[in-house]
Amino acid sequence: MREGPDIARVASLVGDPARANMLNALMGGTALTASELALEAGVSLPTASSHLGKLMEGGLLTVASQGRHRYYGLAGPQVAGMIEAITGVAEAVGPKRVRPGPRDGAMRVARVCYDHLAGERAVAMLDRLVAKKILLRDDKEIRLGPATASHFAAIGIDVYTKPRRPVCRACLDWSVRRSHLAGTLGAAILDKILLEKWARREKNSRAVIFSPPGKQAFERVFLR
Amino acid sequence: MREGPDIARVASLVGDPARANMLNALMGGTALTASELALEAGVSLPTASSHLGKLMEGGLLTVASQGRHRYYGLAGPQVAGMIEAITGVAEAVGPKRVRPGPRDGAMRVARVCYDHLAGERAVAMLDRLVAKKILLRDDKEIRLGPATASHFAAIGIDVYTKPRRPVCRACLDWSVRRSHLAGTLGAAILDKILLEKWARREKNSRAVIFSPPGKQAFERVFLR
DNA sequence: AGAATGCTTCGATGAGGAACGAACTATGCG
DNA sequence: CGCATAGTTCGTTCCTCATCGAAGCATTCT
Repeated sequence: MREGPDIARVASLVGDPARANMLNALMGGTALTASELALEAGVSLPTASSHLGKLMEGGLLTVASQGRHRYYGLAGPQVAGMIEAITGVAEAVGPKRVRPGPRDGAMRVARVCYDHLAGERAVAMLDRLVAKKILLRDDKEIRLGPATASHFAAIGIDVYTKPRRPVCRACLDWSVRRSHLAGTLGAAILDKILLEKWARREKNSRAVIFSPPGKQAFERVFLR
Repeated sequence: MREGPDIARVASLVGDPARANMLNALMGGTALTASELALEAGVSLPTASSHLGKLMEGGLLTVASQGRHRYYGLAGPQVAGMIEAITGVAEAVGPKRVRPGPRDGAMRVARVCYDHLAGERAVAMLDRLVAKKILLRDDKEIRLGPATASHFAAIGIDVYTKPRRPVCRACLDWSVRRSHLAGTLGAAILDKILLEKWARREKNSRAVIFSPPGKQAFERVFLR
C-alpha cells in the first residue's frame, strides 16, 4: 500500500466513457450547458447531471449559473493538460491507426486546446515568435519580451486584457511533440483568428479549418 | 457522441485503486515482479495478475520474463508523463493538504521519476546546466551542446551509452511547475547519484534522500 | 398567474468488473 | 524425480455505479 495524491480517484472520473466524452467536448474551450453535454456524451439528462455532479465534486469542472442555464467548463489549464496527456497515450496505444482520415489530419494541423490554438500551425507560430525574439523562451516558461506589447498591438491584440491568468504559457502538443502557446495571449490569438474569420471551428470537433485566404493572412501575420 | 482516441479506456485502467498503486510503484523506475506489485497494491496474487493482464492489454506495461519471474515495467516515458500529469491534478484537487508531512517534503525536494531524478533539486540542476550552456534549451526539446560530452566525461558519465532512447528530454515536474532532465542522460545522472551513494531511495517510496555530504558533492558537481 | 424550459434529485434496475480460493502450468532446487 | 516457489486461469460471489423514468425545483416567458 502506498500514500500520496489519490490518482485513482481522478483517473476513474475520466475513465467513464460518458464523462470522457464530456471532458473531451469541454477541451473545445467553450463552456457548455448540461443538456449540450448530455447530447455530446450520448446519455440522458439525468445521467449527465449525475456525471457532472461527480466531476464537480472531483474538482475537474467549474460551473457558472446564468439564469436557468448552468455552464460547465474545465476547472483549469492543469486539467486540460492532463487530458491532453491521456489523449497522447490513448493515441499511442490505441487501435493501430485504422484510418488516419481527413478529420485526424485537420486535427493535427490545427485544433482548439481548451482556449487556444494547438497543432502544427500553433507550434510553428510559437517557434517563429521566439525566433524573432518577440517572446522569450526561458524554461518551459515563456516570457514576454520588450517588443511583445508593441508587436501584438500592431496586430490588434492587447496583451494585457485579462489579468487573472498567466499571459504566456507553454502547452505540450500530443500530435507534434513540441509546445505551443497557451495563456491569455494564446487565447487572444485564437479569438483574433476566429474573429477575422481566417478559420472556422469544425462543428462538434476540436478541429480548426483555415480558409485559403485565412491561411495566407495567418502566415503573413504570424509566420513571417 | 464523438470520435478520437479512446481516452476513457486508458483512464479507466488507471482509475482502479489497485492498478493505480501498481503504476505508482512502477514510477520508481525499477521493474517489479507480479508478487511485489500484488503486495504494493494490497491485493492477492490472482487479483494482481488479472490487473497486470489488463494493463498489458491496454499497452501501459511491458514485461520481461526472467526464469520464473516476470518483471513488469511502464511501457515508456509517455506513460510516465501521463501518470505525472494525473498526479499533478490529484495533488491540486485532493483533500486540502491534510498534513504536508516530512514524506511529502522529501518528495518535493528530490524523487525518482521513472528512471531519472525529479523535484526541486533536479530542476535546479537542469537550470544550472543550461545556464552554463552545457545543455541547450531550444523548445522543450533540450539538446546536447559542443561542451556536453567532455563535461560529463569529466564527471564520469558517458553521454552516449544507450542509443535507443533520446539522450535528453524535458519532463514537467508536478510539485515545482518547471521541467527537469529526463532521457538517458537523466537516467545516467541518477545512476551516478545512487552509485556514489550521495543519496538513497526511501524504501517503498519515490523519495530520494540525500546525505549531508552527498548533497554537498551533488552541489559541487552539478550546481556550481 | 400559468405554462414552458433547464436542470437536479430520487428510486429501481441491471451490468460490469474487482475480489479471492482452488486448481493448473512453469521454472528452479535438492 | 519430488517439492517448493512464481504466476496464470477458472468459477463464483458480491458490490459498485451507470442508466433512465418520474417527480421536484428554479427560472423565464407570456
